[in-house]
Amino acid sequence: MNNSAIIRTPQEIQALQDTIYVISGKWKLPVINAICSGKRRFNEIHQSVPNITKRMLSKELKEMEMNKLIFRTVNCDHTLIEYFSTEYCKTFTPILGEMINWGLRHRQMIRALE
Amino acid sequence: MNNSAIIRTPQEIQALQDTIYVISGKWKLPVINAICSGKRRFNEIHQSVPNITKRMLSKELKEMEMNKLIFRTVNCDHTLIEYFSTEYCKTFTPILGEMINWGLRHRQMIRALE
DNA sequence: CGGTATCCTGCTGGATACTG
DNA sequence: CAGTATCCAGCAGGATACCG
Repeated sequence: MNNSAIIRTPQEIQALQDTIYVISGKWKLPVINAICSGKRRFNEIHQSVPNITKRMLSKELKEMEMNKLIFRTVNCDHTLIEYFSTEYCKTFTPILGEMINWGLRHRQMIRALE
Repeated sequence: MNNSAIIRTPQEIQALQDTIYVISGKWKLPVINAICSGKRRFNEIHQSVPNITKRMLSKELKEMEMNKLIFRTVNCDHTLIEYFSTEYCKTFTPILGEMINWGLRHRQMIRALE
């Protein structure tokens, strides 16, 4: 049993939990994905994320706006509302990439043991 | 608005959600941390993770064992039970590192805007 | 010492109807 | 079109007592 322990400080644990918080829940990732793939309008996003309700979409969009992952625009006569991903949202992509890879390998690994 | 959209497949989204699932919940990270920092016995871990109940600790340990992040040993006369982190658990450290950094920067960023 | 069992609360998210 | 309001179910997690 080796002892190369990686000990995190409470602040680091907190940071980790913050990050998880920002992307957890059932819908955040699929919604970001929809916006990143070019969906801009509420109903467009609503249709492209299977099974999400308007209520949930509305909540997620607000939270993500608060966290600066997306922003919302309204035109002058208030007829066109659009959502865009921010540059800041892209700082997330390395983590997302690593998480995807880990998740893919993890699933294979668990499968292999059954 | 640039359009360098990063479009993920449903499988990738699923992988992402798997990864989040493995480390989410209130206690998994603190518990892993305790084990990685050398705590091995149930009550030792119980004491070193503030406020966790035995019930929750028990549940988390089982889940983490299922996910191969830790393993449990019992000696021959069943008097000594210990938990260890696996090598597999360490495949997680790059993601954890990135998530910590993102979380730290995110908190500063949100602060700066208030 | 290393857990279970039981009971309970609060929050996340679903269903559905309604609105400016 | 872009949401809100209301009500409700299920489950994560807490409190506490108990057990081999």
